[in-house]
Amino acid sequence: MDHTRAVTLHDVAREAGVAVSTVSRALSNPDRVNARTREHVRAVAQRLDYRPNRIAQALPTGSMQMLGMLVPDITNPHHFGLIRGAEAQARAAGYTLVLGDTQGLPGLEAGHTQRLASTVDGFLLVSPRGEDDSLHAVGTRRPVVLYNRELDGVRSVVTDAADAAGQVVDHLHALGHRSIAYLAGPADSWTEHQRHGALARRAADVGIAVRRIGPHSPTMDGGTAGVDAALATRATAVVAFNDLMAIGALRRLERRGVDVPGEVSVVGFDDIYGADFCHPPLTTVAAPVEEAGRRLVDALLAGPDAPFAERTVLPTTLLVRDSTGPVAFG
Amino acid sequence: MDHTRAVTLHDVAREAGVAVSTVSRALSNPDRVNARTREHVRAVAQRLDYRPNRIAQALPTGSMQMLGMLVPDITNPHHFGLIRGAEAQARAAGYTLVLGDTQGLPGLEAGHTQRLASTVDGFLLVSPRGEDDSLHAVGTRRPVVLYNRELDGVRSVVTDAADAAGQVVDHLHALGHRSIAYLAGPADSWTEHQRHGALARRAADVGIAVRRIGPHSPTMDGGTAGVDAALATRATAVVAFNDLMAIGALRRLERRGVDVPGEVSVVGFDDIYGADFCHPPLTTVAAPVEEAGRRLVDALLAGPDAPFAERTVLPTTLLVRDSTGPVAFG
DNA sequence: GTGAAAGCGCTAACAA
DNA sequence: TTGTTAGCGCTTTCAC
Repeated sequence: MDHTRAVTLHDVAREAGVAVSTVSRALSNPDRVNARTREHVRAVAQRLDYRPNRIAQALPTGSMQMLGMLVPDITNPHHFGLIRGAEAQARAAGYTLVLGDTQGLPGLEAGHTQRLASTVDGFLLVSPRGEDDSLHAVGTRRPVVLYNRELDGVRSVVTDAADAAGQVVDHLHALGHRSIAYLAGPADSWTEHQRHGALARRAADVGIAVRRIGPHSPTMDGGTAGVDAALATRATAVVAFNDLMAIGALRRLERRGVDVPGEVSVVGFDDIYGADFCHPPLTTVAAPVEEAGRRLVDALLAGPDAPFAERTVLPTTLLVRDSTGPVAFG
Repeated sequence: MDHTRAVTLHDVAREAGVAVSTVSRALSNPDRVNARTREHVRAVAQRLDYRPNRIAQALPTGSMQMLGMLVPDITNPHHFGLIRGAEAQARAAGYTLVLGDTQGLPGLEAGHTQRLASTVDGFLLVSPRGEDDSLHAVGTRRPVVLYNRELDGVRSVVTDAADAAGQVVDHLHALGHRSIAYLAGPADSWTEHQRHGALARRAADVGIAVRRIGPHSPTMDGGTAGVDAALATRATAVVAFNDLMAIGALRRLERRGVDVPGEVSVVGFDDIYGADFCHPPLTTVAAPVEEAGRRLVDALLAGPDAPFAERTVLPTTLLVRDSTGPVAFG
């Protein structure tokens, strides 16, 4: 495998007997060059198997045609749809998506943005944990859009947390539940505050007591760790910050021999892969994540002056499966 | 958000009263410059909040310090560990991982490699579906390593398919099974051939009949689609190409009211996220995927002349869970 | 130890 | 319509 020197614009120009600028134009501004020369140049380029050097292209233009997408946890299935949607939309627009895993750490998040700032044309920040200031700072270097986080002066796409929490509370209320244990996610998560806040408000409205357990890591382990305390509150329903935690809780309950939904109901958020085949299948709130991914890219590529809503709120849908049922008479 | 002009090396040089080359050295070849000037330059750079332009750095050096990782399906949990491991190792070596989803399509795979060839320093190709020739072609442009595919002259890391299949057959044989239905994955997948071939050979050795069903897509839907035909063969055990298919099969069987493992046993490959909490928990073969990811990066970064095994074979482990049991008397 | 200058491969004014 | 040329921001010889 000898990685032979690549064919450059100069090679093509020499071979075709024209100037480099003509080759450049023939290839990227087809209409600004005579049809005959254009075809000739293209034929030569083809014959020589010329491929533009993207780095060299990027230096004058200042754009590598890349978008940086930073997610807190690339192994959280919730982000699949988001990534898929964003990747598809980005590619359709001629951009390559560079993915970064921040592990939910503001430090890593900042590290990524710093390293990528001069490389990518913009950032898609998924549930970023950084301080408002540091997000604003990123915004001064490159365009930024946020997913599930809102910040003045920065475009964002969020799923309707208030409505989602409302649907969950109403569903549980209708089943007779009057006490909920909430398995909290990371304390520095904007979504965590939204979900918990909305849940607590709606619960108060309908006369349901909410006990907050946590915070815990937004993973299966986090759910496993928190559910025992949830049970100890004698709540009849457990609402988890996300599906990963809910599934972790479900597993723990099964091992402890607690019947779901006979003894306790469990609800999650996100409708991730696995929520439909865990045991029992999980009642959860789904959001149109692929569309969210696409919208993020649209918002980023729209340009600062384009008329574009600073905030996009996407609707959510409660999916009732087998992990919730009527409250047992105690 | 006005994306103000970035501070360049020239700005620092002017401000520090030295030449740009001195600044460049002070920052990247610290020992080739006087300690006093070095500190002075660094202080100025710091004060001006100078950040090197990676694109400009890359043009002379020819390296963006990026690695391209192409996976057939970014939503297949099997790839998580691989990605995690590779990302960690790459970052440790100062590289950024660029992820691409090929959707298992040779065309998209080729598209990605072409577009990225001049940007990345090398490729990690996960279960690539392209022809041998096109993979070799990529190899002439950039260093390449393969995961779960072997090719002469190209470094690869593979999980031990023959051993994995052997363990599965032995396990089923010990439980009394004498007929297996194999739910095949994509026909153009190297791993598919390895797994099926090894399964068939070992089965023949111990007197088990294998019927091949498929090919099907390596997804839950693929498993769902194939399992009815598998059942029709009256086999007592179903072995799927991967866990995704096995879980899809499990769901279909549950809906049809077929008892697992009472009436039929089910086995998968990979031990993906979800294999432990599906219903019933899936017996499967696990491989050290994070390590595989790390080794891929090591192999890629080792350089063409470094003494490095062309092929690395990683061991696998059978995880017996509840989806397999003794054969029922018919 | 430091500076001047020649690229890296391409784009885009500007001239012709 | 085409060619000439000056960068883009940095690295890296080569002199001094």
